[in-house]
Amino acid sequence: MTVSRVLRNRGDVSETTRERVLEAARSLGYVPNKIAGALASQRVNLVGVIIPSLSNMVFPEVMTGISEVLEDTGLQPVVGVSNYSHDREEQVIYEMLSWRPSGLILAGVEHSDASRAMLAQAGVPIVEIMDIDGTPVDSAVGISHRRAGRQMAEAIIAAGYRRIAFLGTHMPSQDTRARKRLEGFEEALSQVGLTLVDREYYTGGSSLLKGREMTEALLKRTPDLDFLYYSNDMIGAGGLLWCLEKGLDVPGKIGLAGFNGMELLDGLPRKLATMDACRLEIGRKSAEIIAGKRPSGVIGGEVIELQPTLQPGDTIRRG
Amino acid sequence: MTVSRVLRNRGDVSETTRERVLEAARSLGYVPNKIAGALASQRVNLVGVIIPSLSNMVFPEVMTGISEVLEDTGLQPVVGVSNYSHDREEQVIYEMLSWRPSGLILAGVEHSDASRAMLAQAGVPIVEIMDIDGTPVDSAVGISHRRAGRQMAEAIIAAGYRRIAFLGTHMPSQDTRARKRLEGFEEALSQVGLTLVDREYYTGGSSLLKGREMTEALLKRTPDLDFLYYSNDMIGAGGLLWCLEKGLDVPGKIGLAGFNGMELLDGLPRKLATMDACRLEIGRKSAEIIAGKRPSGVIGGEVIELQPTLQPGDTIRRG
DNA sequence: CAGGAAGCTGTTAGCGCTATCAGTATCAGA
DNA sequence: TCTGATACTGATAGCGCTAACAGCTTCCTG
Repeated sequence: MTVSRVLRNRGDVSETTRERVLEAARSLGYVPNKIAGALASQRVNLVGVIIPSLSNMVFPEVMTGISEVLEDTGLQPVVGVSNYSHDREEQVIYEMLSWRPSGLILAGVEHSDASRAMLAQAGVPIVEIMDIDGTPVDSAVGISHRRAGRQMAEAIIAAGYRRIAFLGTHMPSQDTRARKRLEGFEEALSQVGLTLVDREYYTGGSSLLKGREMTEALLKRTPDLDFLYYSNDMIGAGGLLWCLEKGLDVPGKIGLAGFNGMELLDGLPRKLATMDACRLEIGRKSAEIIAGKRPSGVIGGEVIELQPTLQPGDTIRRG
Repeated sequence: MTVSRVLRNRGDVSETTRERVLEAARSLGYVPNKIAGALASQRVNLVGVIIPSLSNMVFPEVMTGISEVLEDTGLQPVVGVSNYSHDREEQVIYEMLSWRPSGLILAGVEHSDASRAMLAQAGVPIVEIMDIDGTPVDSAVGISHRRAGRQMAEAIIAAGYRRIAFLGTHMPSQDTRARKRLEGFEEALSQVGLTLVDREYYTGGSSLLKGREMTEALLKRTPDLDFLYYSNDMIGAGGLLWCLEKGLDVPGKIGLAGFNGMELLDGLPRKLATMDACRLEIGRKSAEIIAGKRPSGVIGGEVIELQPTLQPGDTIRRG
C-alpha cells in the first residue's frame, strides 16, 4: 500500500520510506500494472481519438491541439483509425469503450445507429469534431461545412466568375464533410441562378499529381471554365501548378480555390485561395471539453461552432 | 461464465444460449470491460507504436503498413508521440509498458539508458524501426541512413558536381537519422577529397516555405554552389520551386536532392532526386515480427536491413 | 494534561473479468 | 448394462492493484 502511495504521489509518506521505495523500484525495473490499477480505481487516464485517416494531413494538426491541452492533465490520447468506414468506426468505438477511457473524441457527426447507441450509453464525455451540421450525441466542436461551401461560392460569384466546376472525391457518402461543402456551394450558386458547369471526381487519396490529372482532364472536356473549386488544398495545389505550367492566366482567366488552409500552400509559386478549417483550435477545444477545462463551466452537451476564414490568396480576382 | 464464453467465441455454448446472451447484451448496450478481462487473462491485444511526430508525413505511411498486417491478427496499434525528445520518449515507453501490450514498435535505435533498461525488461517483442545503424534492444527493421547518405553523395559526385552544400534541421542530436545521413554523405565526399562548401540549418517543422527561404539565404551567401543536398523532400521541394522560379538551370548549373520518396514530389513541375525510405515495408515487417508472423520463423533479435533505392528524378545531371 | 489534528503505515475487501475444474446430460459403442 | 467421450453450464479462486478505514505515533492547542 505504501508502495502504491509513493508511485502515485498520493497521500502522506515519509521521505525516507519514499526514497527506499523509489530505489527498490528502480533497481528492480518495476513498472506498475495499470490494468490492475485501472480496475481497482475505476479510473483510466486515456482519451480515445477516432479519426478517418492518418495520411490526410488534416488530422495531425488536430492531434497537436489535443495533445497540447491534455499534456498537463495527466490524460493520454490514444488514436484509432476508421478509414472512412462506418463499420470500421463502429468496431473501433467498441474496442475503445471496452477500455473505459475518460472520454472519446471522434470525427464527424454521422455514425451508425449502433455506434450512436454505444456512445450515448458510454457514460463518459463524447466530443464529435470537425463538423457541426447535424445532431451530436453529446458535445461537438467544428465548423459548418455547408456554410463554408456557401461562403466560398459567394466570394467566387462576387469576383465575377460564372462558369464554375467542382473537383473532388468520388465518395460523397464517405467524406461527408466534403459533400456538405459542395451542397452549400451549389445552394449559393443556385441562389443567383447558376449551376455547376462540370464536375470531376476521383477515388483514393489526395495528391498533387491527382490534382494535375483531374484538372487536365476537366479542362480538356470543358475548356471554357473560369473557376475550379477543389474539395481540398492538395488537389487544388496540383491543379494550380498545372495551370501555371500551361501558362493559363490565374486568376484573370481562371480562378482556383481549395479547402483546409494547409501549410503546404505557403510555399507554392502562387497562393491558392482556401478556407482554414480551424484544425488546431478544434483539437484544443475538444480536449478542453474532455478534460473538463472549459471556461464556460458547462459540462457536456456543448456545441462550439468555429468560424473558418476565407483566405483569398492569389487565385481569385480581387474587387 | 457462459456469457464470457459467448462474447469471446471460445468454448462450446449451445446455439439457443448464445442467442439469448447476444440478445441480452444488445438490449442492455453491454460493452465488456477489457481492463478486467486483461487482468484476468494476462493478455492484452494492443501493440504500442512510438513515433517522434505525426506531422512528419513519414510516419503515417509506416502506420499504414503496421495496420495492414495487424488487421487480421486481433492486435490493435496504439500510437504514442515523443516529439523527438528522449525524455518524452521515456515517459511514453513507461506509460505504454504499464499497460502490458503485446509488443512495442518504436522509431530509432537511440534511447535513454532508462528506456533501454525498461525495453530490455519488458518481456514482450520490441522492434526498433527506421534505422539500423546501432545496436537494437531486440529486433530492428530499417535502412542504414549512413549508407544512404554515402550513396547519394556518390551519385552526386559521379554526375560531376563539386561545390556541394547541405540544408537540414538544426538539431542534429534530435533527428539522429538525418545526422547519420549527413555523416555518410560527408564521408563519401571526403573520400574523393571534397568537403561541404556551405551548410544551412533551420529549426521547427519542415515546409515548402522553409525550403525556399533557406535556399535563398544559402545562395545569397554562397552563390557559386552547384549542388544542394536537403535533409528531407519537403524542404527540397521548396528549394526546387524557388530555383525554378528564379530561372536557375536545374540540373545543368545546379543540382538538388532530398530524402524520403514522398508522394508529394510526383506532382511537382520537375521531379526532385530522392531516396525512398521503404516506409511501408518497414511498417509491414515490424508488425510481422510483433505478430510472430515472420516467414523465417525466427523469434526475437532479428535485424532486417532494407535497401533504399536512389530515384535520380530530373534534378541530377544524367551521365 | 486532555483532546484532537496530522503524519505515517498497514489490513481488508473488492474492481469485473477468465482459467480451471466440477458437474450434469446425452449419446455412441462394447 | 456400463464406460467413456462429447456438449454444455456453473462454482471458485484469483489477476495486481486501490479505496476505505484502522491503528499507531507525534505534535499542537487551550
